[in-house]
Amino acid sequence: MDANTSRKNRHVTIVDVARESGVSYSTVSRVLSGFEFVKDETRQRVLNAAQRLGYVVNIGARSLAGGKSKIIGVLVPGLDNGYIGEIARGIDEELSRVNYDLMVYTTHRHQGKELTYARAIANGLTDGLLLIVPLVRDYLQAFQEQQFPYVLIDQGDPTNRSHVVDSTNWQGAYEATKYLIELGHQRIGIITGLMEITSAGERLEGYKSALTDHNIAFDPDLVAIGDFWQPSAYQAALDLMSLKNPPTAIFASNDLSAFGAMEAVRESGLRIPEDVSIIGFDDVPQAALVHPKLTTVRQPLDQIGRVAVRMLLEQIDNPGHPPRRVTLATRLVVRDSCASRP
Amino acid sequence: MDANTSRKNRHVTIVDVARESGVSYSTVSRVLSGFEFVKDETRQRVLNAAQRLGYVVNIGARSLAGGKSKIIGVLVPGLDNGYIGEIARGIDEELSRVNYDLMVYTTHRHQGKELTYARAIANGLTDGLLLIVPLVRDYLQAFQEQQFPYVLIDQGDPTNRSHVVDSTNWQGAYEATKYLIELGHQRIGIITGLMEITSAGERLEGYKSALTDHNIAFDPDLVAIGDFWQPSAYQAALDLMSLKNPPTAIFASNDLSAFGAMEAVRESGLRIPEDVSIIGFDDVPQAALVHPKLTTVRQPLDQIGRVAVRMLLEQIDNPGHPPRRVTLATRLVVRDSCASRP
DNA sequence: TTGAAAGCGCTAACAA
DNA sequence: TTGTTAGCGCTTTCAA
Repeated sequence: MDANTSRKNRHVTIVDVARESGVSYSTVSRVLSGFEFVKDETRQRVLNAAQRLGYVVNIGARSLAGGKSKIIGVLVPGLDNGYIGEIARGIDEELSRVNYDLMVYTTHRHQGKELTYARAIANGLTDGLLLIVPLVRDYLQAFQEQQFPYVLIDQGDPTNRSHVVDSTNWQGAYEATKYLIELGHQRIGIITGLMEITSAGERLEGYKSALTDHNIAFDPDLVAIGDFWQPSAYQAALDLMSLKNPPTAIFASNDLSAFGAMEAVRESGLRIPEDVSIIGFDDVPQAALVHPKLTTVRQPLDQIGRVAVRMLLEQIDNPGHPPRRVTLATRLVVRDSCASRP
Repeated sequence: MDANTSRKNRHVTIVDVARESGVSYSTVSRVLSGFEFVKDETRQRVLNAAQRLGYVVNIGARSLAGGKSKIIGVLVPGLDNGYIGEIARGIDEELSRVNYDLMVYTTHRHQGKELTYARAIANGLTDGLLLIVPLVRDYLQAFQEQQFPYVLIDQGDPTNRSHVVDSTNWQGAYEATKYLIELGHQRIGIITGLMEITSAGERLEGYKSALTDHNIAFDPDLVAIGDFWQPSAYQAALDLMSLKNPPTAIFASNDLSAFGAMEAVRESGLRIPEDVSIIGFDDVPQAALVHPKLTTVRQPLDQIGRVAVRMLLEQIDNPGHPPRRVTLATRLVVRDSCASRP
């Protein structure tokens, strides 16, 4: 930092690089944005100068001028849970392979916020958007009309006009329920997820089908509405356990809910799995840490993130790509939270 | 979306708002950026028009033109761990109170990346930077010269020229060790954190001081180097347990390390806490979920995040603010992973 | 209190 | 293969 660079709050721009390397600044732009038809020697000269000067592109200017910002946005409910963390890891890994940066918008499940963000994000700064279990989907039509690239993660689009990545929710729930049935359980409760999210419905359906296929009558009393968060699941489980004829097993629609259910069951003075079996969905890192270790349906969370990124980049590179839906396989992970019917 | 707005990929700009409200676009800019001296009626007219048109500011353009982007950047090693998640929650909550957005840069502890990011971030897009346990700190001087606002989280600055938020690392480690000593332990091992991070050193020192103050000779053999991650802690604990005279208690420099140690101890065929006591640091959400529940030193992680944001905004609003260091109190949380000496 | 106009740094035609 | 130039949308003097 000599006297020259420390003068005022200015940055090194392509103009500086141009001067330093003795070419026009549009040539610099070309080199820096990877344009092919530049003489090798020129390219080298520019690159060296940029290096020497510590040039860094100004993303705002680039995207203003119509270039790619190399930033993608992620709309998430919040950062403080293992589910998002794992997906984020996948996103992040894939993104860093292609030199993209990440803008995170946390909605805290606030609908107005989601909408505002969706608009703001689509307006300039980001090249595309990853929407993790969004609630509102009204803005999708606008995205489609603008050909703005986006991918839905773990949330369906009723109109089938969106690229979406999810996993076999119905199937996973079916297997979880079947597993409990095979352990001899007949009264199996379910704590649903937030019903605005398609996966919650799919899991509920999988549960129902498994019961039906095994000649167990579906009992609406055994359905407790949750929202994918621990506190409501805690309450839901409490409700379930206070039934005149309580369940001997509970299928929680995600692991966080399973943790809430475990708490509630224990507070009811019952043991897991001896008195009540509990099974979750997701297989977040904590699932293997709780006691007893949670039996759950594994979603390949990081892979979901990775696939979503790939689908997004595909759209960015090739606008107007027809919508695809990729559904990854879930798999039952048996640990210690389920046992044969007492 | 009528024919008008759906024509091409264009956005609503201040020019549109100006036309709609019948004023010049500089007036619109004034209203939108909260300039005081605008006739109330004009302001209202502009606001209505903006509302009606669904105007959203283009951040790239704004920051290019010299305004604030209302984006702050966070440099983190990774997203997939409870420690970061909790801090992020605090950051996020505080930020949304003031309508700032968040750009996340994950370095994966890759030094080159950290440096590149730091430069790029400081170059335009963000109004300030939060650095969570950064490794490299060479770029800080440049930030200082440019008066670019930043706050270090859980990492010190030897030159004392940075704003930093951390917690009482020395003290926390001291108390943890003292607690183990009071349980009767004499051979207490420590798994350190990544020594490039100041908190790791401070915790090691706290541990040493507690030993000395209680007349226990410090034994270098009982110091196993870790890096704040579970795998290396697992190995470190294995090393510790294979000593000719192994420790009866282990102080892990963070919870993740404690989890690794638990694994190792169990694989050595020993029980926790009956045979070996383990204590952690941080109190991440998982700490209460593992079995046995982890006794640990609680850092107010979300508060650290919140305070850091406030310090950053302070600098943004008031450049040249003299560096402050805020150290928040830790507190011992006794759970089930420690017991009296066997 | 408002308008006109000069850039901010960059990309992408268009020329040469 | 390279240079010239017209904006992108916005903030901020400077005038009125």
